[in-house]
Amino acid sequence: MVKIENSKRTILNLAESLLQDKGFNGFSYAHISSELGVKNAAIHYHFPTKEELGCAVIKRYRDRFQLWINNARVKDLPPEEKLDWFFGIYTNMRADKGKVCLVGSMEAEFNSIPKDLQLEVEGLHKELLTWLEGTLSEGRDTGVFKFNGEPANKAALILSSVQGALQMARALGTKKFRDVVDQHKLDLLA
Amino acid sequence: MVKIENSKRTILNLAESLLQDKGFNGFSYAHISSELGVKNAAIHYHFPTKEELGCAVIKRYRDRFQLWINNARVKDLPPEEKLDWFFGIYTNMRADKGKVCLVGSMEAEFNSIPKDLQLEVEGLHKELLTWLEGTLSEGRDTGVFKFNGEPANKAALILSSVQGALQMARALGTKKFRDVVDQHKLDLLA
DNA sequence: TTGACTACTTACTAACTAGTAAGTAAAATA
DNA sequence: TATTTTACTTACTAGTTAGTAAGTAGTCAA
Repeated sequence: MVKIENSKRTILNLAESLLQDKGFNGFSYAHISSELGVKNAAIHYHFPTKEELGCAVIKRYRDRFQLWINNARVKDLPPEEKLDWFFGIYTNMRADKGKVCLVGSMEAEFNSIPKDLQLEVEGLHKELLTWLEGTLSEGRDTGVFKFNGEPANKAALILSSVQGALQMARALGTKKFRDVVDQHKLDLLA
Repeated sequence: MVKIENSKRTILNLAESLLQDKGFNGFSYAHISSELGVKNAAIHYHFPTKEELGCAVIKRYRDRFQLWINNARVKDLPPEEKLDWFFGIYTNMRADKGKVCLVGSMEAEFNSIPKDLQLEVEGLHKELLTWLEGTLSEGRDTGVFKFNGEPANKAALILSSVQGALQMARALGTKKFRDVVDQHKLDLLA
């Protein structure tokens, strides 16, 4: 009998990676089990349904994001560096085999994923937006960022853009992603 | 025997709609055939493989876009109205049962779609970018648009953003999409 | 040492997938 | 009218999918 080390965590890591690579409809329990050298029933033992597995991936990411933004290493950063940290998350995804963000991946297939998963994605997306809005607001107050209109709308613009840019980079290359990030900085700091 | 009216066109219409709704991995020949009241082999008669069907959808869209932008009704518009026309395409998608753009849908699943389809998507994406870049460039030259940096980069930012915003709107509602479009105008026209 | 518990395997199901080969009805063409 | 072509149906295949029930090996606690 093959034993998976840190089974739940290992499965979640693989599922997260597959979600970002192929999307919810593009991966199967067989992908995970064969990669780990076990039978698909072993995965079902830990996550009975694909819906539960998907939800667990997003839930874990939400928790992780909350830990990050509440950690002093991010919290105490000036707004400019906070934004750089944020862009860095997406830059790392792009560098990691051309992955896209979970939110974008799942929203592209939104109408063919389970209801509970949709709700998790909605929750995550709101949390990302809220943090970014706060950071933009803070940055404009301190005079680092310059933009017109509501911080919430600028946050939606920037977030939707990096989400789209990761996808764009798959067809047009990494440079396009960097160009978008640089343009955002140019727009904000000019 | 049931006859499909304008069979090729009707199938392409349905396939395009399904691609924008559920993604390439989210729809099947059964979805199309049952909707049309025929057998799945009838669809295979017109489009032997799913790859060919997908490619045909994108090809048709590319042709359509070229026709649009070369038509006087768009070509002769001032840059500001050209941009409004462009945003209008995406606004209509959102209004049409929350569809997302073909490019975003396929790029989110890019690593699990056939090679030829990837190339079609790449072609379409480049054409969209090129047109938008030209429009932004023209608008800045005539003093209507204001932005720093290269028009190509600003075009990539805007396109990736509307692509992402259509996906975002699925989880967070249509208002979010409108907010993003309005913010773009605010950024460009301010 | 026994018994319970955890983490798996074996073996299966029912549904769905893209795709094919052979047959047929109706329409177009000669 | 006869023949060919077009657009389908019938009937099927082999592979994949999520999911399940029953069995088993190793671990741990009483």
